[in-house]
Amino acid sequence: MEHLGVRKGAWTEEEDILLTKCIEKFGVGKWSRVPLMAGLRRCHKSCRLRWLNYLKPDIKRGEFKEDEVDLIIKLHKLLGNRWSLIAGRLPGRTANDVKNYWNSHLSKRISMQKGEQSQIKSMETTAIATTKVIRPQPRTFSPNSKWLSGTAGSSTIQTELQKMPNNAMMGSPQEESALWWKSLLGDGEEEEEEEDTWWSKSGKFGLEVELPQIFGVEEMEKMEKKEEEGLGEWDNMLLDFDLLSEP
DNA sequence: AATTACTCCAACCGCGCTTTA
DNA sequence: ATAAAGCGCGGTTGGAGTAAT
Repeated sequence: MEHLGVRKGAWTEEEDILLTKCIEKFGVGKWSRVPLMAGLRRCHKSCRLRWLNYLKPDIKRGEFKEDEVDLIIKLHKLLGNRWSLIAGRLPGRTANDVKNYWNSHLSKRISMQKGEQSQIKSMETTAIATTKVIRPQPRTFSPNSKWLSGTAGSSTIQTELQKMPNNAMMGSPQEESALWWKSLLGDGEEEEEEEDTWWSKSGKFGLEVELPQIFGVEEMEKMEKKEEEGLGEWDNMLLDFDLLSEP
């Protein structure tokens, strides 16, 4: 394809139509075949990006609302530059949108606020721990994943959890993944299971928690709606954890 | 009115992880 | 077991639009 001259730069309306029709006909996936099937002189990466960031039907356009901005700030505080995860909590917003919005609108605002805070902090005598950014790991584990080295068989979090006995995290070869789960769920040292933690018969993991009142009703409703739409288990856990971690 | 500086966002690029052959 | 292909992510850039001079 390269010798035919792969187009770069802004997409034309005609290209958008071709790509949209192709996706409508064949569905999403197999991006490497999309340029050929759509009749586009674009690389598959460019096609994927155009679809995910612009053409996908459920993408929300226009200004970020106040509650969306609040959520971005809170999640960024917890997750750092994990734009796709943050965007996953904002229905209709893409990771690119969130990233751009952060870089152009929020990063300055936040750094200014941090400046003010550090002025206040310098006047205080008590040391306050810096925010610990949670580094999430992949929601699925392939058999060869570094989190499951030496583990055979099914690869989803859920099935990995099913393998784990009620209370104890077993030693090798699952030790590494177990350690990770522990580090996520607690400080990794406390052996006692949290009262609110439960293991269902199906092996599903859950945290029954009283959600702190840091979100408004509107946000909570949105999250519940999103939940119904079928969020990944990781996303749900992450949010629970976010909320728990919030002071 | 012309030029320069700045902002913002769509798109590109490289990297790392996963999947497939 | 390994190499190649596929995929997704985050950082960065180019350029169009706007504000300032």
